[in-house]
Amino acid sequence: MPKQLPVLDITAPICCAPLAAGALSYDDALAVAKRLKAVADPVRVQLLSMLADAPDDGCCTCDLAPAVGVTEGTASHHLRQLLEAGLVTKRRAGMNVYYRPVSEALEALANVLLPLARDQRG
Amino acid sequence: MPKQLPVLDITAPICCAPLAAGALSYDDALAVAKRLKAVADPVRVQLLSMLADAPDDGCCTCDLAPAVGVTEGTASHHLRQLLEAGLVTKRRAGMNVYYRPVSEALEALANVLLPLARDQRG
DNA sequence: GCACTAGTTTGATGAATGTCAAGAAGGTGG
DNA sequence: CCACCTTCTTGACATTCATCAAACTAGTGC
Repeated sequence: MPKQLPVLDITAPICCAPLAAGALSYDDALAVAKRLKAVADPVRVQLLSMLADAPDDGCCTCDLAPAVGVTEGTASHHLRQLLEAGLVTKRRAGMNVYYRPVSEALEALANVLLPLARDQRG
Repeated sequence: MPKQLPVLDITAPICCAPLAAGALSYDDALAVAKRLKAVADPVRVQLLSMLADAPDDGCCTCDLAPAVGVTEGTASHHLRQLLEAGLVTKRRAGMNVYYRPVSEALEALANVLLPLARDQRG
């Protein structure tokens, strides 16, 4: 990553970027890539899959960590990546911290990928 | 990446993996993550966005490289990542090599992401 | 065969990142 | 305040990876 990836607030909603509408600017591409990178890890995919199937109040770190086979420190690290990408939210309840997925963000990410399939062209 | 990511044939169609249907195995998560990682780079997002908007016969490296602001060697490297992930195809025509996106694979990737949004739960 | 163009591969380099262990911080309950 | 539990942060380490320059391969046309 020589190009020294700039710090970027990717917590903002994925709105915009008419992806397949011609060439994409580097900045727009960077915003998309940053979010995709947040999901592009096997542990984080597992975490998201568990959260998707979790009770409404979410899952705490102490349940997630052993379920995906990493230490709690590592799980915390991955959950932070997801948090900073706006893909999950955290909520403290007593000693536990519960994480929940952000449906809109995940949907938006999927919808960013869809127009890249160019079947619906003339 | 201490866990020494195993080599994986991710050219096979993304079929399967009932993503949000409970916890995901590490292997399934790995397959998904590998593909997402192939897209999770700003240059590759730009390349895909250009290919999505390209004529039916695709784009050659010599057009793509300057358009995304990298050398041809670097562009070739990124295109290979996309190729090995099954997200594009290549075709030689004379001196040029034309790349085209694989709609089904990109759609499938989006559809893998979608069920992670857990809004449609009881 | 030779010059030229297009693409790929290789080697080197610097940056990002996943992992764990260990310690620190935040909360609970005696 | 103290023991305990949960979570987060830090430091160290190894791996992955994006990038370029330069060499190499492939195809065209003279």
